[in-house]
Amino acid sequence: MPELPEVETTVRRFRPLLEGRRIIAFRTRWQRHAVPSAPAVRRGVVGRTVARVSRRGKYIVLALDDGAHLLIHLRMSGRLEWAADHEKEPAHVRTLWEFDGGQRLLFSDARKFGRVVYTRDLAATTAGLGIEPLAREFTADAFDTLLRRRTRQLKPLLLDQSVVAGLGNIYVDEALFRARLHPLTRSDHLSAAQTASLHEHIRALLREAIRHHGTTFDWVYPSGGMQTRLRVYGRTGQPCPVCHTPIEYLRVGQRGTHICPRCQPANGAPRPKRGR
DNA sequence: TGAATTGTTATCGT
DNA sequence: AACGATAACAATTC
Repeated sequence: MPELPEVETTVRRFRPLLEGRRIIAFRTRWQRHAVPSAPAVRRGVVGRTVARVSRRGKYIVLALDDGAHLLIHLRMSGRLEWAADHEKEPAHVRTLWEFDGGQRLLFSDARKFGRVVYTRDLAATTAGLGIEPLAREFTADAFDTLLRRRTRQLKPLLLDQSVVAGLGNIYVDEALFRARLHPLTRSDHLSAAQTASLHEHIRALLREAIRHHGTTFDWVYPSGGMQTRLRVYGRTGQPCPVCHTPIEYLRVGQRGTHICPRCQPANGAPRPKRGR
């Protein structure tokens, strides 16, 4: 479940390995990985040099030396590995690139949900993505406007990549907890102070997670350190670090959701009647 | 064995 | 028509 911090960590790891290297072969063993098609991706990338590695939302973006781009989305179970050609392959390698010098970029993806997208028009391909939460343009005012002109529940709204690009289930739960907001609260029902708080917590949380190289939960994404700093995600039944109330698990828009019922009271919900 | 997992997209309703 | 809510889907793990 790589989200923005895990993707950013991956980008930082692979930037020095890939930049300036020439791709001499592209192969995929799972045709659906390649968009628009495996032959199209191969024609586009073979012979090209990787000019620059960056990130947009949860996409890893390889800028090629001819102005085209290759986007890699890890989805649920994708991870990248770097291997010299004599090393044995990790499991579930679906797609790989060979570079001059005999080294390879391996795209391992147990669930096969990942994507490798070749495009000559990066702007058009990423047009559907929302604002970058760590960019300068993501100001408290911009976020306030964005929340206020929608009428959706906070959690599904924050998970929507066309609104804010890069947040996933883990960091949405954590950001809402830190801002003391219930995930079902309608986005247009927040006060200016609440939107400002959520804005600040999202940015601080993502920066903290990047600093700790992301969150590691299973075999998918190793070597992160953020999992010990999460306060609600994956902690169902354990005491809230703030008030010691047991963390509750609920479903919001088909997503597993973790909250502290005391720190994150339902906003606008009818208060339980006091006896007598 | 089937429930759980998640981001994206298709579909339906308002 | 545009938006919001919901379902379906990809495939594997435990």
